[in-house]
Amino acid sequence: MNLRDLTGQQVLDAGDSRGTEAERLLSIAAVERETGLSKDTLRVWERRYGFPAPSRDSFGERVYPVPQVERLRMLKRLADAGWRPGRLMKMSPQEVKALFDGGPQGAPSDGGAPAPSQAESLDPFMDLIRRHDSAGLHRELGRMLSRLGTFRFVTDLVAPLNAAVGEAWMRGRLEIFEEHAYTEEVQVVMRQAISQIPVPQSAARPTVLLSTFPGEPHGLGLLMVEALFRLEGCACVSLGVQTPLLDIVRACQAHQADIVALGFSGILGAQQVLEGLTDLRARLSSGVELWAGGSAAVLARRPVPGVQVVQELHGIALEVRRWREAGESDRLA
Amino acid sequence: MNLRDLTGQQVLDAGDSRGTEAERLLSIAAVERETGLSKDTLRVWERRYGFPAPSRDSFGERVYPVPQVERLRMLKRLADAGWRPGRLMKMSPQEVKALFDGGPQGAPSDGGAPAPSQAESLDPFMDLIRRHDSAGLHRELGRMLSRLGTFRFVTDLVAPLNAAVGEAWMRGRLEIFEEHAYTEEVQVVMRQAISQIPVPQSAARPTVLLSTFPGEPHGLGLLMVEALFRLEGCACVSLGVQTPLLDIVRACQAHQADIVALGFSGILGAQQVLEGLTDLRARLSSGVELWAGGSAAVLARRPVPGVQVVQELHGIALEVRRWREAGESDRLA
DNA sequence: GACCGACGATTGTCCAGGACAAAATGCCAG
DNA sequence: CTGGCATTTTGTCCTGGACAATCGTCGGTC
Repeated sequence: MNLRDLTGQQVLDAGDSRGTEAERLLSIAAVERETGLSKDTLRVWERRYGFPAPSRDSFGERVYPVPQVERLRMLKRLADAGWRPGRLMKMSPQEVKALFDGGPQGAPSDGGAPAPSQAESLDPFMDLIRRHDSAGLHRELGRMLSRLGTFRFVTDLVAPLNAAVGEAWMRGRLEIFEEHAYTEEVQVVMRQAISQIPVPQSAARPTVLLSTFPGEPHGLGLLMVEALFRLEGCACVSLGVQTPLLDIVRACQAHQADIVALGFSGILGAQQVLEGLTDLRARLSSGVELWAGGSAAVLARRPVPGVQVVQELHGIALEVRRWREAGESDRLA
Repeated sequence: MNLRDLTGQQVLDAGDSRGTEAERLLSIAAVERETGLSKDTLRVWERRYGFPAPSRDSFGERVYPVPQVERLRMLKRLADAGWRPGRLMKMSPQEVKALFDGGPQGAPSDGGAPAPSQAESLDPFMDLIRRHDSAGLHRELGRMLSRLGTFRFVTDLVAPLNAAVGEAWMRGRLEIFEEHAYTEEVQVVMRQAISQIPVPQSAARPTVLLSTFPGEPHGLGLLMVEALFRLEGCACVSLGVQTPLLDIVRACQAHQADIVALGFSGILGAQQVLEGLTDLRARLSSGVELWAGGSAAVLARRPVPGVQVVQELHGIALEVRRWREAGESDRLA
């Protein structure tokens, strides 16, 4: 183990009993874990823009104060949202903060705001999240599941709530841990909902394989889609998130899937999504359909040949019906 | 991200339809993800020992053939177990392989082997995994849950099965997608088991916060631990996997947790684990206990001051009892 | 023979500064 | 506005050097 950050911290803590939080220092590796910015990126930002500006410990190695790490987190999120680091670095901390807190329209080059939707009905849930009332959130979600039924629970509550939480997180109005705790509770209730759906006949068709590409850690969408497929009487095999492309192909063969359904949250780059889909389409048997959905904007903009884009959750039922009718005519032919 | 790994693969795959598996090349970033060895370590091993010996693509960047990556995985695993890289590098590939496959006693300086366990009882489950019978696996797991009860289901079935699957995967006897599908099914049954545990009294103590460090994607252990804590009547708040350190601290304050429990699968480097635990310990209020568990070998070798290592799942009940007794005497004082 | 402190070898991480492909942006013709 | 081309921006990779932390060994003392 290395004692560098310890020495810094402990000496300061011992000598100074007030700013314990603010004066703690982090090594470059710790900042990498904390912010998601690679060591290379941290060093190159420092070289190019003069920020971050870590001091050095007695061994000449970078040590970052917590406030700089906080700012780096903001910058990372804004950069992920489409802002360019060079532009952000020229702005004053106040401007960045303002952008972060209340940035009116997402990215600078982005279209308008997505849709205000009926956000007021989500407020009680957002309040529970902000008050860290996990038990209460669980209870209310369960109640809504019973009241609305699985289908409307997914389409009318979870989907917009997800969008609202994602939005709030981007704007810095939710901490990371609050988003994590929310995701966990929704996942629990979603899985409960899925397990309540009657198991279809054996050899139900179509058989659907669910996953996401590597680098895409968002799995809630997958659960929502799984629920809707099951409601349509499909057999589902979920691989969870982040399955390598070649393993998706192998899994598809092993499980004799009819449809491969992938979720995209917008974390992955446009190019990656398109190339991955094209590549996967080429490797899958032509008898297997490839469906893509999620909030990633690329899907709507650039259709990939042979890939079915399902934008709306309601589209799933329609597309399954289409598949069944097409399959029937194939079988007759 | 970069497309180098993709381009490399695609060009080769397109031009060469036979050795598709053996001739695939990975970028250094892909190898880092695949093996858990940092880019720095990969380069310094190459410089010092002459292995790995990647070739270069047309941009002069390292590209690693799959067999070398397989060997690197073995070496990483052995290094984590206490073998020194310099020694391993001098051995022939056969010797390393023998050590890896049948390594009788863990590390050279280690004590005896852990425990062969009753692996034969796991065979039916391994068969279901290998036959891609998700439904059957689900059914059998559910049956065992009913038969054994939650506690023994977790300790006597899921824990050893997990170890067996991890082992088989490391040894290349399971595909990644098979491991993914297994994880998904177990997760479903585990969550079902957890939801069946009666909710404790409101304001139950201790309150336990569960998560893993960034870079540690393995969440099954967390679920197992959550089940056992709940069985002891603890209140649990799970943040899922990969929570940044500073957010763990904030979540701990927000939820007024008494215990922070972290899971480690051995994917993270020893140094990262120790540094992270030390750092987290320093940032958490001294009234909060920090528990660490999982299959990572470091935990046993190197105790961290102020961190409770819980190696055995059975230890959880004991430690909870200890916490309650200690708390009582504190409250009396 | 068992324990222990000192010393040399090993090992992972960090550093600087250069290079370049991929992505984003700006520009201009249709 | 739409689609192609030049120009910036940006993240990752490169080389080769350095060094603290750790491991293994050896000689000495109880």
